[in-house]
Amino acid sequence: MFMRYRLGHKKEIHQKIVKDASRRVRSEGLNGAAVAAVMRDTGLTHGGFYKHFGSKNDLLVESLSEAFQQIADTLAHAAEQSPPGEAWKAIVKTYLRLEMCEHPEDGCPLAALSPELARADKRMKPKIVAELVNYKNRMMPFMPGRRTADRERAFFAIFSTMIGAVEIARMLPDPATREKVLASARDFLLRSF
Amino acid sequence: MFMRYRLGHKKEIHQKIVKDASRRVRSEGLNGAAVAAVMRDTGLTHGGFYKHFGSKNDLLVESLSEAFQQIADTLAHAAEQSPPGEAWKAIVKTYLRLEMCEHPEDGCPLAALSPELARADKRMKPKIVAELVNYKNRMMPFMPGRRTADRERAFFAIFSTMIGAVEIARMLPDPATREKVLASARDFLLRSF
DNA sequence: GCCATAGGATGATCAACATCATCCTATGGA
DNA sequence: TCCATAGGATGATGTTGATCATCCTATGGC
Repeated sequence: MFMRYRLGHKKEIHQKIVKDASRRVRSEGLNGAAVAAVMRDTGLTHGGFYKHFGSKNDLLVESLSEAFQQIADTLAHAAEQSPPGEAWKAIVKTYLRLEMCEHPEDGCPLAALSPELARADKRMKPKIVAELVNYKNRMMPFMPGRRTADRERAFFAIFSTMIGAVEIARMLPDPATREKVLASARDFLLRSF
Repeated sequence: MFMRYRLGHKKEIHQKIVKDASRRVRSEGLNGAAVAAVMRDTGLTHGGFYKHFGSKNDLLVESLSEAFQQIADTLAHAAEQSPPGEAWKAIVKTYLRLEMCEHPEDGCPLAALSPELARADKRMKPKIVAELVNYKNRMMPFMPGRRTADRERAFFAIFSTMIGAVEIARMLPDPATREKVLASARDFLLRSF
């Protein structure tokens, strides 16, 4: 069999496109990830795109999945550094760092895209919901509360607050004000459970 | 002086376009409010648009202002029905009603658009921030806490939670699940201040 | 060194939009 | 009744972006 590139090369490129799209989608929004722009990020031209993806939607779905996995990893890692009862606090502190707020491209897709995801195409909706459920399931073990139902309520309350806080902060022009919003949410959450 | 229409007619149309755009922007997102679509909502065709607005951006700014004013009115009204110390509770209950969650076009522009607003054009940014500040100032008197700084922290914490909860709920496909998210946030807030 | 081909580049097509020039018409005042 | 005109309609233009057909070329195996 003939092959111009070594085995796995195509998969690597595919993954690089997904990663670049994942960052772009978070920093620029769902329609910020134009095919040509993403391909340029990757160092290619727009034409080759359909050698890697069946449609732009496929890329979108994959890039969202990538984003969810990334912060879930980050947060789980932080949680695992802490004693079991304190894991949720590590998550709150990590999520609400000014650094994370300043870099949506590395942050949580929910804080960057929730309303757009809520309005997403019927096609994408089930995949998005699946990602969200998976995210929740990965965070649940770290949430405070004895019974599962308690931890689920805690997940919704804590993540609602964190997402809203980051979004409000990101609308504000000055880092000091942004930090004030993040601190309000942090203090509120840390003294409420 | 000649005039084909009675005085004030143009202003009425202008306002109707703004109101239609305001609903469309909240339900479909910032680029959901295409000029032709908004004009169709209003019962006109796209061509006349520039007789009413200098640019699409002008419409966007006005429609956001309209949206902020609308929920601020709704929430202030609810707050004023309650005894002073309880006003913030009325706001929480009003904001987190399933009804409001199901109808983004009548809801809070922050819950519908925050991330898009954060990424908005430099041109619009100052106006958006001004609207946000004004919104906060209108809500501040109802917030719990003795000192101004306390009420400001309460505003950030409460609105962060409410915005995030509505956004998460709106991503979910089933009303019962949505209500569970809203209830989690409601219970959390009502027992936390 | 040769060549078949996978991966990528170029350029075309089609659709959605914003913007604007131009045309049309119903109406308020004489 | 008549007409000047404000408000609205039609249609053109330019741009951006998705998708795809076609062409190009560097390379791994011989």
